[in-house]
Amino acid sequence: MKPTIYDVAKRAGVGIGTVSRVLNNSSQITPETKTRVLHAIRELKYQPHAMARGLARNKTHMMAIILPSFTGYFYLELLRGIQQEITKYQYDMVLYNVDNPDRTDLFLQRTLRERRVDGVLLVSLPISEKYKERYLRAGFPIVLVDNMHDELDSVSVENEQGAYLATTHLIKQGHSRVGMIDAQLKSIPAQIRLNGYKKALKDNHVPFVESYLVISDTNTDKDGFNRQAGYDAMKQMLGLPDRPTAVFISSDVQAAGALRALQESGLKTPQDMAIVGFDDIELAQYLGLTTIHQPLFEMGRTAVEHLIHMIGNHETERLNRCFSTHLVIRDSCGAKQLLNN
Amino acid sequence: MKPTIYDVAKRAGVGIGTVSRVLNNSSQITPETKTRVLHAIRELKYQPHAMARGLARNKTHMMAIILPSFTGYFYLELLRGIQQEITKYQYDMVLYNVDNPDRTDLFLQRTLRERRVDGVLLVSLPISEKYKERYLRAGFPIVLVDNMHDELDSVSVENEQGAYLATTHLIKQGHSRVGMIDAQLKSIPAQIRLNGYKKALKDNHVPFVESYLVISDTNTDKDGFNRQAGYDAMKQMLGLPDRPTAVFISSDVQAAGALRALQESGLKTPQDMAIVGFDDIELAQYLGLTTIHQPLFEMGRTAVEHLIHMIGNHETERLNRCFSTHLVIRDSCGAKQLLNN
DNA sequence: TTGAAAGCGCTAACAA
DNA sequence: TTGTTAGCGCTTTCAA
Repeated sequence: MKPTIYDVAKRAGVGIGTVSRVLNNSSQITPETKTRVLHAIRELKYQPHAMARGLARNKTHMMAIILPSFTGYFYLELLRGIQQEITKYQYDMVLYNVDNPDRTDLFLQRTLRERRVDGVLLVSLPISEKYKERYLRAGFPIVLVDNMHDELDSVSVENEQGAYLATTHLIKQGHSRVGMIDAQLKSIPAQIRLNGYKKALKDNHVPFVESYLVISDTNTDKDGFNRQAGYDAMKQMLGLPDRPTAVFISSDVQAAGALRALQESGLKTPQDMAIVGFDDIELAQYLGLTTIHQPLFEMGRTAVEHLIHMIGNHETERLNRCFSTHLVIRDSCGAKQLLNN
Repeated sequence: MKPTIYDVAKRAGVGIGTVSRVLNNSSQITPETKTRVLHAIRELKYQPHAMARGLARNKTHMMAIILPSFTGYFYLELLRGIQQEITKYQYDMVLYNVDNPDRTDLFLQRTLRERRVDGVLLVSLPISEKYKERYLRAGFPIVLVDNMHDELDSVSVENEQGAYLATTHLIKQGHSRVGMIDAQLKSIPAQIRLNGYKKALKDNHVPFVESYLVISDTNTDKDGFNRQAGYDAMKQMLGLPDRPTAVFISSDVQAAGALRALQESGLKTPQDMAIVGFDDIELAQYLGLTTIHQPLFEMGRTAVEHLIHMIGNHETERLNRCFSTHLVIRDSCGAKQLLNN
């Protein structure tokens, strides 16, 4: 059997309380006894039982990351940041994958009741009024990522500004028929990006054409932020009379599919169709995609840092951090033209 | 405060033992009392405390996934499979990211001693003799993924056969100067893939040229399986006198970097340099990369399934599953030529 | 079939 | 400064 705190105590000739104190390097302990205990620990290769500890302190040293299909490239970048920060604080991460956003509550319920984790990072997923209340009432730490909420802590990005930048860039390249491929509007970021697109059109006196807005995954239960959806949307866009000569696409993964569709149709980017994506995930570099950069790594780090803070001090000021975006120019729109400006 | 098993018992007018039995739907309980208890549970919105349960049963219902920089695209595919199967069995996954393979033991030690998880999936990482012994002695469930071991359970892929297929394909396209870009040889798969490459050259009477083998990340502490490393390696390859006209690259991510290097040098693929990668991750589709497919999703699923099995029955037959690979032809080598054969 | 009670391995309050 | 003890919330004997 594995050694317990009793074995260590016996070996060191002290009480278990003392061992516990050494373990949590609390209060004043004679350096001498401390060394004795440390010795015993080493000899027995003792390591505290995580569950027992968790039960006794009512802290697990784990946090839940709840996200939709974390296997998308987008979340990967975010996870890098989360991962780095979490390691720093010696926390462990439990991943929960939510297939259907409508079932988010189920996971929120579990994490709240099971008490397997000390806090929750809810990524790109909606939280219902009901669970917002429950979390608030329980004082259970939760931070929203890639999402906003009036009464909860959050880390997000200026989606409207980003979409505005993207659309403006396309117009500045001389395009007057500028379309948009957006994801499902039940996604808040998708909604806001649409606003930014419309605003940019307006400010530049380019008319908004209804048919130039194509929503991905219209007839499926997916959210639209995937490659196939982008592919399909571009196919549809290409079939339009007087089709756009430039398109702002609400995510890089969708843009990847769209580029493929263009390629299959024998169209060149940006000559025949200019593209600006959103996210600036690693893939965008591979594809030479002009896109809107959002600091995913930094967002992940910030979210974890704040969550840890909330777990520590129960009274924390609310954080509603909103990172700004910037345009990254690559091949799919405006590389050379911009240089000539 | 959250309701405990005592609250439920009181509410239902039974002892806590009975509630516990209902929770674990064990033994014979009067349907009537069972309903009463179930009712009380629902009314109080009771849910067992995961830590308390874990402590009492000495089972956590969690498994550790230990992997190197899980934020690479390769692991993403694997995680998809792991994720799917894990959900099926109602397990949770705790992710551990190992930056430096040499520190793998630290994580193995923690998981073994802390008992936070019921089993371990060790992905693409080496296990030392010492820890192999400890795990075996403790009877602690562990399954290696993308790795093999004589005395431990594993799920892997036929790396030699895959490399052989890739190299043979290049030769069959008429190339006689066929190079290889490999990852660091401390990686077992990298070693084996090199063997497959050499074997294919030999069987096809193509001489092995020392300088045509470029090892990625030679002067860094990384493992070579990354984009930058592939980029650098291709740059080096291009500087060779009588440079190869075709290259087998040990992973798709490296190939992505290599393609970029070719592009920057104004070289066309496959005309100026044919490429075959390895892994067939999603990225390969985006890039039109000819590559060797390994069933990552299926491997993840299989590994989890077996681990769960081991956790359940302590005496399980050892599993050393080795999946076979196949060639996927895309643009970077052999698309048209093959059709003309 | 069910209830009572003894742990699981730890932390923390209380004494000494 | 240190030891003792009472929980933390559950499972699981052991009796009844």
